Amino acid sequence: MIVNDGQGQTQEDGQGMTKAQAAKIDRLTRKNDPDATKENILKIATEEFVAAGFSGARVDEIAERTKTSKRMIYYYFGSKEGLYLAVLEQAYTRIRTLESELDLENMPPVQAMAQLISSTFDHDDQNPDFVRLVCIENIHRAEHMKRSVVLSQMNIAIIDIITDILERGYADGSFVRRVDPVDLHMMISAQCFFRVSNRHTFGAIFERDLSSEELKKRHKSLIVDAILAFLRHPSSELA
Amino acid sequence: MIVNDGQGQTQEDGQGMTKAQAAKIDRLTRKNDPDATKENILKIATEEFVAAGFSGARVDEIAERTKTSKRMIYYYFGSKEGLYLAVLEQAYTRIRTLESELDLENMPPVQAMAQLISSTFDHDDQNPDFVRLVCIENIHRAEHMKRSVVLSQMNIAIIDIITDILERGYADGSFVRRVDPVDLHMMISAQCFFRVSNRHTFGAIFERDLSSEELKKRHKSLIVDAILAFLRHPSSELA
Amino acid sequence: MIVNDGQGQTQEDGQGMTKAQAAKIDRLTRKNDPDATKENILKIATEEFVAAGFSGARVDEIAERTKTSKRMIYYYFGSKEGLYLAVLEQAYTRIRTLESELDLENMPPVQAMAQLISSTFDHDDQNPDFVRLVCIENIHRAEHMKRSVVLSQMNIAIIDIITDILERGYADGSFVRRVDPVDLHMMISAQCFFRVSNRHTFGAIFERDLSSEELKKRHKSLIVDAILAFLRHPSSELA
Amino acid sequence: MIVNDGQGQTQEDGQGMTKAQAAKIDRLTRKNDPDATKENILKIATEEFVAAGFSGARVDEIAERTKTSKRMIYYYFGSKEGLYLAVLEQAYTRIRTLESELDLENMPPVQAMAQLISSTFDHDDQNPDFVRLVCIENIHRAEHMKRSVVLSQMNIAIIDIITDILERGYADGSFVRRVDPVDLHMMISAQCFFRVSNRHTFGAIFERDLSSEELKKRHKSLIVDAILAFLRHPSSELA
DNA sequence: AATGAATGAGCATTCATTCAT
DNA sequence: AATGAATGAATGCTCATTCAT
Repeated sequence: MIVNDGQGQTQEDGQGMTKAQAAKIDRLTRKNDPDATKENILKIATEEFVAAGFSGARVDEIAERTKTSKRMIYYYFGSKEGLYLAVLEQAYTRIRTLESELDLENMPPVQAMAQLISSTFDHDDQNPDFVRLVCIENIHRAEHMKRSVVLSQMNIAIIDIITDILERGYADGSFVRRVDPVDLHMMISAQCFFRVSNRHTFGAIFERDLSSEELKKRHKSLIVDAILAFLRHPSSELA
Repeated sequence: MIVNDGQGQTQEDGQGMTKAQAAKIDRLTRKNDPDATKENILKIATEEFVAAGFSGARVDEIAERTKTSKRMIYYYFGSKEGLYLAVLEQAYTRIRTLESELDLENMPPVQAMAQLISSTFDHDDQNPDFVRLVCIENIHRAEHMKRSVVLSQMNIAIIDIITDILERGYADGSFVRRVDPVDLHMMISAQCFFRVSNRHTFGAIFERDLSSEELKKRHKSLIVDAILAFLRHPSSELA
Repeated sequence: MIVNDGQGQTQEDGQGMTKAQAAKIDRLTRKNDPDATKENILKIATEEFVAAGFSGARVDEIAERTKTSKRMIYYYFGSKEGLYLAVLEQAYTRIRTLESELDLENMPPVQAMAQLISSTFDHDDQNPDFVRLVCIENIHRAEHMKRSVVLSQMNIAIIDIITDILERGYADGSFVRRVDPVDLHMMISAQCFFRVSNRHTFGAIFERDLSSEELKKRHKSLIVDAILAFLRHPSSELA
Repeated sequence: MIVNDGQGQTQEDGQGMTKAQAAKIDRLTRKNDPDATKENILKIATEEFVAAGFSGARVDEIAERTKTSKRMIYYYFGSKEGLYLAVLEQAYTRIRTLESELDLENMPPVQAMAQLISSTFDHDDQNPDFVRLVCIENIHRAEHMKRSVVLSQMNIAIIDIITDILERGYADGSFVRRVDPVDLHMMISAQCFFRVSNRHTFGAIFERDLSSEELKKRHKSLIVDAILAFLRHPSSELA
């Protein structure tokens, strides 16, 4: 490793030092840590993409807020799109981890379902950045996602979890309504996601703060109730 | 038709003519019609903003597809943001009109509610452009919307409609569950909106085409059933 | 900023009238008065050219502040340059008028010269707009001025006046120093003009407000003294 | 001279090569040299701002005449205004250097004052670009200058020099008239500056070429005489 | 592993001016 | 005498990206 090339040249401090020289010294006092550098870039990039969307985010802006330089972004991620993809992959990977930690197999079906809905609700509520990232990706027709090897092969554990709960519910009579697990996941996701994703327009039109603690509590029980009511009653009784 | 552009060059009509040339000819043969010009700009602008988001859309691109010039966009709308706002206002105004035409007051409450949900479902399904526009606006934290005089004063008829149906339902015993009309509107919107707004990411992950006719039909009845089941049953019976 | 509603709807103001209608009524209640229109344009144009220079001034801005429309500027003055020229001619014409009203022939030479300098001083001091216009014209190498029939044929009475005073001074022994009248006019102008034209840079560097009443009084007597001292003493006595 | 651009194509110098091509070749054969790049931009920018004023100068035009690209102007100077400011600062810094090299302390007061005036005269006469830049800055009310850290903190040596000469002159009786040094500097500047700054309008009106060698010589002695006459004689003797 | 300098294509916006009535 | 609509050519500026070291 060649790091000491700048130490043979002695730079004047205080008076006779350019900004470039100061930056160089700053660099020398830091350890080279590729992983930390990449992680630092990813963190800032996530903030910027979340804040302004893919087109709206600026590579210059991300670089400036980073501890390293713009060149490093291209060194590690190849392009703006590559960086965005890395941000997206990191975000999805984190959720996958969360889902697999739910451990609902040992609860009674109704309770397990209620817990699953609550967890989904809390996740979306506490991760508006992830919600925004998903919206941004939809604006771009999931083109980046489809191109990603990591994301396109993502194994969705949630469907297995739902399937298990449903089957146990049908078996013990807790649930009556027959429903496709993916459809049910969509229904749950819709309710939990929408109040975060559409927070701003809905809030502006109806003059409600969807992020308030009061509404949060009420909506959570509303959503749990609605899904459970749906599962407990057959469609035949409806008009 | 042979058109002489005044510079000694004659361009062929039909086959040997670019879009830009056709637009130019169209301009030359058209009379001044401000409303038509504005409407034409708005139409193209809507398509471009829907396709690429606010930051991603290009004024140059919009202008080129327009019958008029880039200069006129600024003449009528002042800026890219002004144009976007006009697009947004037009989109919302159209829905408001649709909502007020539903005429549900004379239906029995259950049927009225089912019809309202169906209409909302169909609207979002048939207007993915509007859905995308709302998503784009949420990415921008509804900042444009809040700045718009037209939109910030928009009178939301839907809440009155829901309130009426609910009250009639409670009166005749069709509905049991007490719910805030705005909350209910949110629940209905969430279900109808999500399957359009998140079509791409959801489709990519679960390998489902959410815009297929088969799923459309199934989801529609699913959503109607879920909301009605929710309204017909008190929360007390749930775990 | 949104100027047009962008929806083909005419926007009513307070009393049910569009902007275009209001403008039309305004026009109808005004008499068609070409001279007043021209004078109004010239007044606003002078302000704008003085404020921002020739290149910096905007035809749109001038038109907007005018009682009439942009089209009228072109109707009456042909071009931005034509308008600027009209402004310049009006400004110079006004001074010429002032100079011819001085009536110094009947004063003793020393008094007459002192009065002439005072008047020049006061004129520049009270007409910073004219001073700026002359500076702007010099920035443009007097190209507009040279093209003007009115200005290029301007008969400069001031030289005759100075010649008369000088001759009477030499005759009665008040003045000794022989000097070319145009050179003397330049010396007087330089002193009076500079403290107005270079007010801003000089003020910024030396932290002095050259437009203050105190300095004004002091500089005036300083300049009168300097010119008179020069005229009363032969060059031979100098080193 | 034959120039090989390193790509197998040999371009003729003088006849068969445009300026743009020459610049491009120059770029390809040049190593990265930030200082040279900045200096080159500054040189061209000075010419353009001097020629057309701040508003009249075009960044595109400056860039095209530069050895580098428009992008680099923004890389180094941030904006058109930043570039103009750098031009202004460089111009003023150069004069400050000249002023401090006059070395008048060892001359007798009258001779020193005459030399100072001559030097000021020659400076303005030989640097019409600087004079124009000052005029342009006054047109803009010295707003750029006031914003400049460099210029607002500029230490004006000229006042100390004048103060020294005056005091020595009062001491040995060469000068009688008491005058504020800044006022005297203004008087000297006014005379030297005006004949350059107002060369064009004055020349147009009085049909004189103020830049001719003959007038230059005459005006120089005129101005020296006038200032010295002023300093040698008390104000009391004047009318 | 890391970087300051450099870039071309493109970006939103504005300019003085003219057209059709 | 007057005007709202329209325009082409620029104008200042920014973008993601690459070069040379």
